Amino acid sequence: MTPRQPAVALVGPTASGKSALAHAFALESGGNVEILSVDAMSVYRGMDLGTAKPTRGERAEVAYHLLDLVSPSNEFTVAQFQRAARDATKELWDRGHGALYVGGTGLYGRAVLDDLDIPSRYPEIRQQLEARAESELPSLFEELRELDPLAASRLEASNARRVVRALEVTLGSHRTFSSYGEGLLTYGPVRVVQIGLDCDVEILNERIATRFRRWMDEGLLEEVRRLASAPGGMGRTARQAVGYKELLRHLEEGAPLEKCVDEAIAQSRRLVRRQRSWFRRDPRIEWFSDGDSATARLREVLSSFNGFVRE
RNA sequence: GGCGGCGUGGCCGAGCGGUUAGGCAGGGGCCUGCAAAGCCCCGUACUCCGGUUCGAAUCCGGACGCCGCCU
Repeated sequence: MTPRQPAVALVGPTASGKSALAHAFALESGGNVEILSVDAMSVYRGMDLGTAKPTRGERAEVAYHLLDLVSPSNEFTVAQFQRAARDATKELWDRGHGALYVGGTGLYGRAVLDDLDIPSRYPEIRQQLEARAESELPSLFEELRELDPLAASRLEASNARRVVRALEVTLGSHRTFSSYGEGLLTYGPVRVVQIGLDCDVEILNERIATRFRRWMDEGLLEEVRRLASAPGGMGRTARQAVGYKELLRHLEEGAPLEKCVDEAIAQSRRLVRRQRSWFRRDPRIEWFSDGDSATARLREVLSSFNGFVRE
């Protein structure tokens, strides 16, 4: 997807204020700009409060995409997200509208913005590899090093998931895993301008804590209970979501609620750290710490598309 | 006032003569089909002052500070 069409991305850690900014901007565009969420957990239907999804009211004001794609009982992956994002983008461009990607899931963002060539899946091979990974990870890594030294050099031998995947693809596709792309450490030319929004850690931590307590007041626990007891329950991926994971521990294992709430807040802080370290290394991101200048830059980028937005 | 106990890095917490305990928090890094996931790396701290000793966080004395109990 090489955008000769209006597109811009807004990235940054959770609670940095990207969503509110994006919503205000889209609203101001009078429907010209539509929002595409780049968030691994907002794709699950019913996971609303804890993923800070736009409300019904907000969704009536601005067109949102890539939310509520599947049931939480399903598993969802980058490749599916990439397809959905391509389709949604094309569809909105066809209508002459601009795409504003907003979210904090780094890998999902890169899959779409850099148009990564994501190798397919080979479940039979994978199953065997996973079984072996438990006891003989070192020899799996050795195997990878022989078959695809480049991929091996990009991974840490102790990372079972990544080693298994690289081997799965190499064995299954008869092509080295590394042949699918340069890896995530290299960055190509800017296809879509990425605007980063961040703020002071202390402020972020404070916001995370108050936001989570507010969600609890608004019924997050009920939401989790409902999802967990729904037909299919919550799948492997959905139940990893920060907040959901901790509340499930309370509901299913009887862990003290207050402890789970604290833990969820602490986990959010760790999430912020990882998000930062992910985004920080992409040299193409233009960072802003205040909403107004970020908005000004958004406007500027989109107006470069033949006066797509008027100043 | 007396008696007893304790005083370890941001927090928790082992060690009781000679290795960096460890956990949490925090920081840095890696990762193309679980990514809000997964993986790796990073801490010389023992309240203070004397003493014993080749060597003390560890033993002795004192000071200070906590916590108990007693009068």
